[in-house]
Amino acid sequence: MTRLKVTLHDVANLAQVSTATVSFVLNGTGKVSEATRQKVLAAVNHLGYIPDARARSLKSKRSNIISLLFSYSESSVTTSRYFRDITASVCAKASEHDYKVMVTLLARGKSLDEQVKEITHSGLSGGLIVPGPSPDEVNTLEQTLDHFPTMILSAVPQDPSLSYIDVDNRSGIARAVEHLANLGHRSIAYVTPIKTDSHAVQRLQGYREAMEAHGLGSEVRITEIPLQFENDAAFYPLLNSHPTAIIAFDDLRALQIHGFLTRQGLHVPDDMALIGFDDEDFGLHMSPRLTTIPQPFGQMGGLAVEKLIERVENPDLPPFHHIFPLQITLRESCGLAERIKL
Amino acid sequence: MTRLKVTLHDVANLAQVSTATVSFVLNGTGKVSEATRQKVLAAVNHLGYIPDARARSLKSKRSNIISLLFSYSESSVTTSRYFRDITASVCAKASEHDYKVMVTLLARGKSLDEQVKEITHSGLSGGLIVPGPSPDEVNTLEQTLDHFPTMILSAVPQDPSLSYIDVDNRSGIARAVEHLANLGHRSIAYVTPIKTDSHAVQRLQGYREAMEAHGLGSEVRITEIPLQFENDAAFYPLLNSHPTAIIAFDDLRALQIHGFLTRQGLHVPDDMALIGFDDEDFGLHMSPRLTTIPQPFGQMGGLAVEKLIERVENPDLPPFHHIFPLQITLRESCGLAERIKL
DNA sequence: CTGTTAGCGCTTTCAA
DNA sequence: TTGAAAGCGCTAACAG
Repeated sequence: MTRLKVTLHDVANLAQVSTATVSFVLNGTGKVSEATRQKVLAAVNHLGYIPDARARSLKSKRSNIISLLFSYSESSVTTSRYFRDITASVCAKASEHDYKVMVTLLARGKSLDEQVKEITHSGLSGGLIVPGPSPDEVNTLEQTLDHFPTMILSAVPQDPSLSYIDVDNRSGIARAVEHLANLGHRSIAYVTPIKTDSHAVQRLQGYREAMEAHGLGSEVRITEIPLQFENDAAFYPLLNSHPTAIIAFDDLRALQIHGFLTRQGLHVPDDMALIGFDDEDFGLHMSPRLTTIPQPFGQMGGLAVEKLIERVENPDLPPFHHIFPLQITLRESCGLAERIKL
Repeated sequence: MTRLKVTLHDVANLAQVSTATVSFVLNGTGKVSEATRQKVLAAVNHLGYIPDARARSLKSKRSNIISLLFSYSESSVTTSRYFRDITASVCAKASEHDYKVMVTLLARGKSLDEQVKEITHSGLSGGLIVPGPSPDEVNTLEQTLDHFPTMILSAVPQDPSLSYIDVDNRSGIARAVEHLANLGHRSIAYVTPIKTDSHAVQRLQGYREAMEAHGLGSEVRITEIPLQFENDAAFYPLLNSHPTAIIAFDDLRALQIHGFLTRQGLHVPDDMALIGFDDEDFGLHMSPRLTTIPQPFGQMGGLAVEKLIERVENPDLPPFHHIFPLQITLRESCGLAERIKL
């Protein structure tokens, strides 16, 4: 085990200075002559010294660790893309600011407030990001956090003292309806899973509002399908409502619908325009490629980290709130090319 | 800021014992009478005491944090499923053992050995998991780790002193070829991306070997397609080799091929059997549902954590090596039902 | 500009 | 069975 700890003392000894001086050099605090600075840096370099993060944090009462806590109660969190993009962007942005990220998945055994208390009280983390909490969980957070720097993702808490970043799901669906209406569609159907989390509610609401806004209030067609595909039964009502375009709650649903349409001998986009939501990887590999509403997960994660770090380092900052509007990514499944030729 | 720290001292004071005794109770070390134990536990409970992880680790020279370091150089790491399943299973299993997980994405600015040194020397982490390193990166690890408890995932290092867990990609492809051969196929084509990472090489090799093994050595048909789809050009050679079945390097490629076949008026599985690799979520939502070779990412992550923790807590254990064999998940895209009727 | 020193909160000998 | 006390490695007054 050659891996013995190199400490501040070793560096101080080698550089012939006190530990304080080394600390000053390393942290840029205090005034140190350039000559000593170089001596210290040389020693640090020579010994390959890396400060002990625990001791540093313990003493300074600061922490450059952010906890990322997935409660996993909201289905959107379980989509591959959400978990990957949020986690990756949080880690990347944190690393830019020399912060580390601890990822916690709420274990079945542990309650959210236990988990949060551990994060806020164990001293390791200086900040917390909670992606996709349910309204209940947001309540728990409001009561448990006690001013601990926190950023909530993909949810809007009642308590305005909590910072949050969310997307405007309604605007996404609105863009889809708008685009289809502009292409001349009137019978625009919406397919939603049977569930009532806030995103599903918002998207459904966005659909209704957008249809109204385009004078298509009487054309509203909503089909509920189960989360787990079993057979085509759930899709027949959709077809029976005779839409010319379908907006799906998400890309996975769109893929299912595409399969169903194919089985029915219907071609996308000639017989039916199709639009998804989320911009999953596979949408680009479908035939035709899937028009969809991307969510800016990467931006959300990055912004969350930036704004959180600001608040870790300056707890007096006011809470940060941001809602990203959503845009549509046009591909072939909504029949853009064909319709435009008409 | 009501969030003032409750320390061991506070607990000791309230329980009318020394801090040592409280520590003994909390850690199960030392002998403490049941009466004192209860007194201490009551005080802990009353104050909502949560130990400071930094101080604890600093003093005890132990750490219950595992670092998960994604180098992101191997493409398999970038698939949604890999990142999500490995990360999630690592976090879940770690949490069972009361360990925390720090996730690091190798930043563009930082070299792997810098990053590794920081992880191994900052004292925060007691162990390290590295998913999907390239051969070069494995070399770097071999030289940098210096006995730091580490588990390598999805790669097999030369140095047998490193612990690793991988899958047998060749066995996966072999299962696919075997199954197709049993269904009566002889013209079984393989589609591979143009790249030479070890997984791609292994799968290609597995295809060749399995074809030989079934007396189909002369039927080998390999088509290379670019990672990024541009147009159908790359797929025509595939069709010109007149296969009756296609095995794709991964599910994304299979989805692309499915689209191409559809555009060519060919139906899966009647005109062409199709098998993917990785078991991405969308395979279940395709029509027909995609037969595929799942990788046991969840098991890999869980096993990695368990074996790593053993070695964190007992560094003298020998390195752990494990290769998971791969099985095929049969769905409709390989035409099982139809062929069996024949 | 630099050194001395007192802890951060905890674990763990050692003595009682 | 319990307590006193010595640090783990570091930062940040405070002196000089």
